[in-house]
Amino acid sequence: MSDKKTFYITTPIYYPSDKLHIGHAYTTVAADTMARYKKMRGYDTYFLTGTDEHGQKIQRRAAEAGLSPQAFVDNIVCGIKKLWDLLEINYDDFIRTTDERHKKVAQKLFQKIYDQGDIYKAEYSGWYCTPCESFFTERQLGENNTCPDCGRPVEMTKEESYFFKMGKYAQRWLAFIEENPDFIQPLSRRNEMINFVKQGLDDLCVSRTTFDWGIKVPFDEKHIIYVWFDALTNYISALGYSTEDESLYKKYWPAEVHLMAKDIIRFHAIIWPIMLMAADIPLPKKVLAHGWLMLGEGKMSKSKGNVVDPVILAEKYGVDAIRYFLMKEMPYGLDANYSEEALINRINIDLANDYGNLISRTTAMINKFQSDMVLPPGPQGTIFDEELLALMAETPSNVEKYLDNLEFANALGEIWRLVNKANKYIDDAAPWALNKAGEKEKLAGVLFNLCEVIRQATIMVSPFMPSLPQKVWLQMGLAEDTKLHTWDSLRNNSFAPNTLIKRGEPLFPRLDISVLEEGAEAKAEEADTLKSTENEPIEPVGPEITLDDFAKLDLRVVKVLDCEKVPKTDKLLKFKLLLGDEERTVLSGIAQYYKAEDLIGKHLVLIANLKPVTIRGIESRGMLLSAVGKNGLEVVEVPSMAPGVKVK
RNA sequence: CGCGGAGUGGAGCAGUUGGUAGCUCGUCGGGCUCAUAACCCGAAGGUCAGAGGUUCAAAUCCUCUCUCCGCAACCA
Repeated sequence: MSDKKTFYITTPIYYPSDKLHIGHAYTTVAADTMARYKKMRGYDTYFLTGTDEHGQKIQRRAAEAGLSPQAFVDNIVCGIKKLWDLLEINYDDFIRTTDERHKKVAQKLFQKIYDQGDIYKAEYSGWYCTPCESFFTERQLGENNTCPDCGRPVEMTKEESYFFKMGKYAQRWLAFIEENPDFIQPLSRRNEMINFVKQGLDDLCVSRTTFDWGIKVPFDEKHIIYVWFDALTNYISALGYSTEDESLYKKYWPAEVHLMAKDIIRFHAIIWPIMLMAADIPLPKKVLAHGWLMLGEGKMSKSKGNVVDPVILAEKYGVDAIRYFLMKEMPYGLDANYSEEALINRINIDLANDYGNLISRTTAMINKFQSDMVLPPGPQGTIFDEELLALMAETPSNVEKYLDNLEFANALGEIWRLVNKANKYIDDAAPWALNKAGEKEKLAGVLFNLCEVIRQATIMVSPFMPSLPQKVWLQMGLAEDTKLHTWDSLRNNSFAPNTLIKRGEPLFPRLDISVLEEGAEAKAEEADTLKSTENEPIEPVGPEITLDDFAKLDLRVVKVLDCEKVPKTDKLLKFKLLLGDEERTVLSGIAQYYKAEDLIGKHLVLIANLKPVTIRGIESRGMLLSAVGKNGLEVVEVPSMAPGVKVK
């Protein structure tokens, strides 16, 4: 076995029910950049990505599309791989949870934890939301038995399930986090996770029987392994853990870092480590949650119609530019603001004006003053050399420091400090003046130094923009000289004198921002029409009931006498209602849709004979009817009917 | 008092062993001509959310208040 330093990095495995958007691309580009960098540093790296293909949602989507689940996911996975190819994602392995190799390992891990007593069987009944793949207790549900997360109807499910004894490991987890303060990054997420666990961990339901598109529990084939248990296992199944050939596992595990967006940090920071503890497997060294790309007001999401398609962007602006933008714009651990204008600005300012133009003006001068030949520097330089060379000497270490810590934007900032310094150096040293004055040796020295800066900056930027270096080497006449392309050469080599350069087209042409403005209006209109015409999916009509069933409901017109928000809650409004001559207190979770004072005086419909419940210490006697859609909620109003009148 | 994060010139952000408030973009003025109307220099612009306190000295430490965000809770 080699004694090379290893580096194992992962992205989450993506859920192929929808097209991937630029946010997914961010995670994957970040992992790819890191893997490329570590490879250049001499690490034996392994970069894993993949897809999470099981679950009821996929099964239903497939059915709607008239395909088998496998055919359905095959199709989408094909598109995802194309996207990664387009973005020059150089993964070492692409794991699919439908791969046989994965299924076996997931089952073995499940079995192992079961055998040693941390998975047990118990009766479970609860409300289940299919799209969210989550169970909820009755008191968690929205009105009309809807999912608290997505607002869609939930289904009552009663089943025997297997449970994972997470609670048992809470203390051990806390101790581990205490001893490994850098395990969860950034700090704010770490605090959040600690807080969550300190409130107590429930055992986790890790099997399902309501559908069959998943991995069977090995010792009880009626049950399917919970998708998150299944999915998290990918990080070791891809390495062949517990199989005949464990060489990859032995070599690369534990992973250096699991990368992900902040919304799934809990699974990676809590559930996954505890699964590993239970199975007596070493824990990964770090989990890093990055922020979201925010679009205007909110997170990108399909229902908002503001998804940004990475394929379109890559075709329009080029892969290198997109990758650069993503890595530069996202601050460590925080959200970034995406706009096409910001993208164009980054391209024009950083890539075209600073970096591209530096190469352009340098090659132009070599072309003009030295007939395309990079001459060796003379014995005497200019008084401006020292500062430039000093910065050049310290930049690689700074870049390494940031990259080792996954601070991509800061690493790029360091490289650009050098690029900008070189632009200033040109103005200071004024090679055209040296040329006029016949100071040939000084001129050669200045141009040589510039070439070296370009060479170094290009090497350091190459993990971010993989197809850029070749173009630069060609222009700088270094295409063949591969030993000058390596990270080590930043310290051990320098530009080869007497090289013939080949000035070419600008690497990053400036973009005209007015083009965007024209297009933007049309796009905005398009988005508007899309939104208004987009029909909400119609929920299927429920099972038949008899008139007697309906008669059990006593619906009444009520008048709102008073309404106020329940303090310290987001959703809860407290109503004082007039029903005939009776007054009632009723709670409703609609504060996000209505202002309390706007509802006073309205005539609404109440389910009057619903069993009272106490929420937040207030007894609520009845439930107000409202129409619940994906994009809103409206109470049912009967403005001219008197309070107390029956509704049938 | 549920937990945590954040509030810094027009925008986006740095800035904790307390010691003259910084960067990028934008704006205005100037310079250069090698270059992709690019590049370089200079200027304007901030009572560092607000109030109080500790200190010779606070964006930085303490207390309180306000606002925003995330997590949790809440959703008959």
